[in-house]
Amino acid sequence: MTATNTGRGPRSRDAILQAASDLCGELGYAAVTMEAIATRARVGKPTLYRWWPSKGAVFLDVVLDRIVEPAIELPDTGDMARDLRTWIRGFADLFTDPHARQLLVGLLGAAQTDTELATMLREKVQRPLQAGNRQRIAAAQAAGELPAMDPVLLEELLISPPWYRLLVSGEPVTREYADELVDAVLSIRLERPSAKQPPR
Amino acid sequence: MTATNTGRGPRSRDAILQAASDLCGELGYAAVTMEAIATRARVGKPTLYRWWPSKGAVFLDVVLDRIVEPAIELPDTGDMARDLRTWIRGFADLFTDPHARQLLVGLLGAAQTDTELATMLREKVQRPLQAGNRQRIAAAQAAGELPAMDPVLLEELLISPPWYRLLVSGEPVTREYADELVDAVLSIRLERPSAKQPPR
DNA sequence: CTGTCAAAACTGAACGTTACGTTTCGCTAG
DNA sequence: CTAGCGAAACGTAACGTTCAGTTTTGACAG
Repeated sequence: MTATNTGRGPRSRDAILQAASDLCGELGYAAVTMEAIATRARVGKPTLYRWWPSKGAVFLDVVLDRIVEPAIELPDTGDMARDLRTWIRGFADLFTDPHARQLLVGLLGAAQTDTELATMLREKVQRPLQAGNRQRIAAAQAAGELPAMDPVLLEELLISPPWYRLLVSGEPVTREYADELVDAVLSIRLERPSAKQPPR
Repeated sequence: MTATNTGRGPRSRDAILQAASDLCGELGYAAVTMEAIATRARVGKPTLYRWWPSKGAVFLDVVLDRIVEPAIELPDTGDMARDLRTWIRGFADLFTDPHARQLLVGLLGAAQTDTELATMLREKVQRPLQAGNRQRIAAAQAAGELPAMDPVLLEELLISPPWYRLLVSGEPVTREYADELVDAVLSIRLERPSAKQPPR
């Protein structure tokens, strides 16, 4: 709603995103201010606020431009198990890189207390990927390549442990961990598909 | 390091935590200020800063006192599968309650840009629970009640999807979802324990 | 193709506001 | 009489906005 830069961006969009990204690397997400971004990018503060409603919105675009687009799509080589492994390894790599980590953690943290930002994040990052992934998963399930279960849950079983480590436990997310995780999830054999039995 | 209130708390500790909790319910985490907490609790600001270094630290104690202690321990009835179901259902209930949700999301969000707070959170919440849980899980695995795999990963497979929904996707965490999740994880049958094959 | 000009967008500085975290003051309870 | 506390006041920092004055852009006349 508020200033989605759907039209064209500001003249020096790149300089601004670059400044924000650099400052985040130098000072950490929390210490970056809108003033500092404007100064570094040699841009007036009003220009900044004209196109982005908040610091978080700026960093959302930083992440979209430099992180998500190149690195987070589920590949498609025909071998689903392998694709999933590659995909989760991508997250591991991303969550291990200090700069990307700073950006993602700061952004997600901000989104926890900024509804506007959370919405934009889900619409621009989550949603676009989700739909395709679930379809792919469902297709692979139909072909017997993946455990027969709710595709949403299957996706979450793969993707949430890395996020949990990033945002909650702080444990490192290595490639070995990624592989171990994918192996475990691919080993699910539900006796009755979508079993639901109450605990008592 | 900075003012861990390890000694005894301030005289009106309860009034302060109550004020913080109430304000969070009324205004949302982000809108609560240290000033407001002090005023509401009829306490001087210096007193607040004497015992807690930041808003996040206050809310950490709120969560510890009113959320974690009562509600997050893995029960022990002898039936591990059932205990796990109860445990994850507990998280579902917690993440569904609007007040608890506000508190947890705000606190975790703040922890993403406050190292001090993140450390305290892990030491006071994560660590105490973790050790016991992993031991229980390992024992149950030895008894053949749970899939034979890294207990750390097994715990994460159960606990991270709810956290993911809370902090990343925003999807609701229902009891049905909790059950579905536990069923899926308990259905893991690793052909070769800890299989690792590179994707190419 | 080029010179001119109006409109749009930009920079930089300044402003009021808000919350921070600290300091000071005076009361009050022990 | 003194130690500790609540209340108020203070300096600092960043917010988000407003206001000039300047630069850039693109269209059109020559």
